[in-house]
Amino acid sequence: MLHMGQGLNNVTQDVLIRFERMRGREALWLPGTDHAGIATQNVVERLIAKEGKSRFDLGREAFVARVWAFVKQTGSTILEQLKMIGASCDWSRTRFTLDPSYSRAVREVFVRLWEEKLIYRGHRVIHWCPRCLTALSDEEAEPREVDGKLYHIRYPVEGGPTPSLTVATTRPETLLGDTAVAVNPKDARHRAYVGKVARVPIIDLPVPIIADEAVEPGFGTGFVKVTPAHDASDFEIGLRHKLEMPLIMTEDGRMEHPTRVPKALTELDRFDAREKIVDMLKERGLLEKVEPHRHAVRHCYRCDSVVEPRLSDQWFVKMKPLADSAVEAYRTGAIRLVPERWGATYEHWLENIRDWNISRQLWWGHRIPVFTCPRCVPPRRWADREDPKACPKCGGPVEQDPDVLDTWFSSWLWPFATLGWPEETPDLKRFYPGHTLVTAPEILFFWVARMIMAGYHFLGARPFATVYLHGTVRDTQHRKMSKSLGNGIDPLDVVRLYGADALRWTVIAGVSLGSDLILDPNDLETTFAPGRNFANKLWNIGRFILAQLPEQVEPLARFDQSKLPLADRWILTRANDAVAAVTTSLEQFRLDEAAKRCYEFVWGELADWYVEAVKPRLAATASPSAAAQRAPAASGDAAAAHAVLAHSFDTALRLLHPVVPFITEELWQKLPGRKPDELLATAAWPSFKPELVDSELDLQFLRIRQVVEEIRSIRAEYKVPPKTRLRASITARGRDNRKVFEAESETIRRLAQLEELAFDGGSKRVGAYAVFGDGSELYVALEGAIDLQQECRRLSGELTRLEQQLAGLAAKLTNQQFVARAPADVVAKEREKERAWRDQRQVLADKLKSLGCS
RNA sequence: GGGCGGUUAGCUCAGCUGGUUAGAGCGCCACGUUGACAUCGUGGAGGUCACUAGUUCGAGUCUAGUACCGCCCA
Repeated sequence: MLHMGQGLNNVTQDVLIRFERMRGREALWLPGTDHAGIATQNVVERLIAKEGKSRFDLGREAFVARVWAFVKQTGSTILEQLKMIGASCDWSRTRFTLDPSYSRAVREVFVRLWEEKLIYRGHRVIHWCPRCLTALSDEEAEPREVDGKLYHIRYPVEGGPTPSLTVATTRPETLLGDTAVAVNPKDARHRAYVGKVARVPIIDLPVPIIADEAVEPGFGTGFVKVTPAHDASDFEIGLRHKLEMPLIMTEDGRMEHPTRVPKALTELDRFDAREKIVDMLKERGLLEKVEPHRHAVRHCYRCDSVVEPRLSDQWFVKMKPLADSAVEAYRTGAIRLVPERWGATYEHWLENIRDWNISRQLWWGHRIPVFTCPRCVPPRRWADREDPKACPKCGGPVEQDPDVLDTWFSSWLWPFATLGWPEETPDLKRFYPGHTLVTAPEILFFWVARMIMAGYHFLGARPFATVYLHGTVRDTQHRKMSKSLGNGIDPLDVVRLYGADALRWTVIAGVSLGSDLILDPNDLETTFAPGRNFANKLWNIGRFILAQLPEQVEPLARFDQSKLPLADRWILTRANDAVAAVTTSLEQFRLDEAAKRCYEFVWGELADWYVEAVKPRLAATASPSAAAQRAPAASGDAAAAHAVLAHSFDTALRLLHPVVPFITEELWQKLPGRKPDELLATAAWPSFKPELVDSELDLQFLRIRQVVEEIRSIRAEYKVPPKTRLRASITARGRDNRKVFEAESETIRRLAQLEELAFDGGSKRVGAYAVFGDGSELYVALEGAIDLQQECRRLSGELTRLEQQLAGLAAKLTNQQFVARAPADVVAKEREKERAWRDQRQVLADKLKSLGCS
């Protein structure tokens, strides 16, 4: 089942791939899945447990067949779900890590590493999951802080300075496996004990008291028990002191040892045994005290069981030689991490890399291609690319290692094993190296760093140039969404409720570069409202525009753009500006910015202002007489409006397509002039035209908007009923040009519900006033409705605000330091601002006087 | 213990190279059934940018420290 984290990940990838595809890049997004060794085996084991069977009842072959059946049935689910959220993968190239060709790559890699002597058999304490019955790598055994206890246990001492010593441990049950007690050699307090003999409680076994640097004198009493087979650091001590290393538990975590585990404890689970041993210690008076103790305990990343450190033989990969090129790649910039800060984590991990335990005691996965011939003397062991029938040396029978490889040992080859490596396939030549990897930071070590290592080691080239690490999906309490916490969101629920585009929009707009995404699983309605609302708005404005456009729209290029009405020229510069902004944002992985700029363009500029401004011109074509009068290609008429509207909306749909592919595709195909097989998904990304930038034009239209907004605000202030039409007048001052207001006077009249808009008139009359721009003045006739007191209050409030701002500005500008040191353009900007505000203040003050406000 | 990140409106977050009248979405308040949209429109309220000190003509933005929250590593 797809979860929200994968949803975010795949939508992010999809936005980028669609963007690049539209830009004309050769884009391959190859989908697939890994075989999830532990997790899948667990699921199938649970299934057969319902039938009262274990995998051992079925036997290896039958069990693996059963897992295959399960995987074939469910394996495509995630891919189907990806399609539902709009992922535009190349579905013809879908890969699975257990595909025959992929398996060949895995085997080739294993044998090569074997030949290079980078794979070896290690005998050491590893992480063992007693529930999954397998070893785990360091990364798969996740440390978690838990509230445990620190038990202080007395061990009798023979011939020491005191009759007993006290060790501190969090795991008293392991004392049955103790083979020494250790102190730090520099610890003066305990020096006299070294060389003496302590007796392990309960089993009364004599063990040496030794000195070892690994002991932290500050921990507990400074004495530690040493259990070499059940603790990684004790194992090291054991090696140095040649201690015995008895295992005292079975693989599933129950106590067992012929001499060390007493009958009463045998077969007891390790945690039950802990309680029992604590009781026994109490009875014997050997438990000095128990303290609460918070410490990190490793848990299995698949089943959450407490991991048991356990001495065993496993296959390891020597990582240092592989890690060097991966660090180098980062330092030289061949690999770039976004956000950059992850670089430190990446480097630190690689610099301190530990060998990788790749064997898993499972049946589901790539079986380790190591063969032994027991007949040869000494027994022969080798790795093979083919399954040998007999020992190539003596012709005797061969045995294959029973274990399988860590799933990540196949995943780390993904960038090239999916393309047919080790064959020199055309795909491999064409698509390796890749360009961008999009993933979650949790997986930086598991997967990303290892893919980089594998890329350099086996192909001599980086697998990708940029790694974009997006954030984690969390609930409102900032907890990671997980099945066990039950705080997850099923992306398909969201798709069913609000549509895939609403889901995509919400997650893309809601998450800035590398930041976490907070969603509320208890309130999908509110959580996905932004996407739902926007998708709805886009659909509605689209329907309206499509309904307005005739079957034939003249190309925009036919019109002399400099002669178009202000509103037309304005929306064209806004579209152009959006192209630049969205393109830049996407290039920088700032997907939220890209989405928000589109939103502003479609909703805040196109729908709210341009469409409103252009409505009468569109309506003109509805009446045949108007259509008949229409002079083709004449600026200002319906044809121009259609061309501008079609172009602007077309641009909006292209820019939005990566984020909301469904709605945009649907609408775009209905735009006039589309050929039947044209797809927005493969349409060209719009290009920015620097020559179209016109900030003066933007300012001119801004003034129109401000006038409308001022009038609406005044209407609300004086509670003018919506249907009442008012009269107003504008007096343009300074750089504000009267012609600009006149040109769009019809727009102002309609959007502000005026019956009349005059210029340079009425400024001495009673009514409501507003000042804006360079001191330009707006008068709204409200004769009877106006309350002079209220108007005075309103205007003097405005004046006070202006004066405060002006005072701040004046202080700045009279500061010689500022004028001397700030960049000239900053000073000029501030001066210009001061001038405009002064003009506004003057007009306001005069107004107050003329209205007779005291 | 080491490293990294966060703290800006009731909530979720922008604010990128110091100069904006500190923004958005959601929520909230008021008004609104005008043929695209009530999943909407119009207007509005709401912030001593966690705290302290410093650098600077100027700090939400840079530096140091403090507090709280989170993540990673040991």
